[in-house]
Amino acid sequence: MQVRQLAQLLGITNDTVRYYTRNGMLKPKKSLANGYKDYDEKEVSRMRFILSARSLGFNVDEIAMILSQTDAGESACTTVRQLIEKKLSQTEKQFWETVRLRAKLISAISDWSTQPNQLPTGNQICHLIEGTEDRKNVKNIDSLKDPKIGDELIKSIALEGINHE
Amino acid sequence: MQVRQLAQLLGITNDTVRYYTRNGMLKPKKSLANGYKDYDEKEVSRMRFILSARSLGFNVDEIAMILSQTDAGESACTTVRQLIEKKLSQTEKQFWETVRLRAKLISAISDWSTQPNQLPTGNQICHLIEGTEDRKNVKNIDSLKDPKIGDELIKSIALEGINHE
DNA sequence: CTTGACCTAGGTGTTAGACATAGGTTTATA
DNA sequence: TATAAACCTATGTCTAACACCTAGGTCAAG
Repeated sequence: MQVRQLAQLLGITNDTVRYYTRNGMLKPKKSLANGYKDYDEKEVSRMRFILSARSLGFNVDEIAMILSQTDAGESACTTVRQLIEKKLSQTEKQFWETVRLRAKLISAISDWSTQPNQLPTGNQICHLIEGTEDRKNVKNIDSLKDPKIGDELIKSIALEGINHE
Repeated sequence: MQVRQLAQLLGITNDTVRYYTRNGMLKPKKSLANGYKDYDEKEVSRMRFILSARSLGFNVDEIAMILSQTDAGESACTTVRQLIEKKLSQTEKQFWETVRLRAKLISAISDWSTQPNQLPTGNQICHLIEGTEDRKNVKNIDSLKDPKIGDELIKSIALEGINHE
């Protein structure tokens, strides 16, 4: 199975396959005759694993770690569990970053619409955007970061996704 | 005012100041004697504006656009409004990406805990992660992406941040 | 006069590939 | 059989927003 066939099978680009071949996470044997790479079923499932893990937010180094452990016959159990926990807390942070950003943007827009007919100068734009930093409603957004409130809210969202059968 | 002083004043690194100087978004006059950069109040507020806009999620090119417009004496009004709207829709997407990722991670962990004592092989890990792709609760998460539901939920979150005084 | 703290311009590294380039191979067609 | 199309190879460069490093110039203190 050549590069393009593997790529088509999994719906990715040739370059992605070559990328993981280049960095050693895929190890096809060279087909003797012409130097073309030859991927077998094992490589296919490796590539599939890589894609799944990437979609879970793991980066290439982390995935390489898991692969090299299982290649060495060791259990990657602990590693994977740690990675998942780390990733979860990162995701939590990003969730709140996104919520905060959205609130700032909305607040910027609403400011804007309260003075619609004045062409703003550079200074006014500057003030508009800077202003979102320390207005009171932004403080309230910060209060959303309160661990307890945050935890409840995020749980309810996640549960909606997981338990609602 | 030299690089380090500006950087300290705004709580950023010298390299950040140099970065924006290099790409022309800050334009200090060289102090004649030694070639050291000399930043005045105007540069300080430019740098402050850049930081604020970055924290709103605008990228450097977008900020450069705004700055060059206001430098030319034009109103950046339309530009800024468009940018904010674009950024809002991006933020929405990222929000749901994060929610989806979190649900996948949680589901991966719960799978894990139902078979705690078995040392998993590489294949089992592979299956664990791949499995999150097409289980039914993931379908339910996708249903969360329904525009209407999503809109309500995101509004309620944003409003909690903005209106709760 | 030397040490240390500062500055300069310029170069490289980071992620996860995407894109390009130069050249070799295979297949289809004229 | 000649050649063009479609494929492959290895290698290099590009992305964003800086962080880090180098080599060399400057300045104040001891």
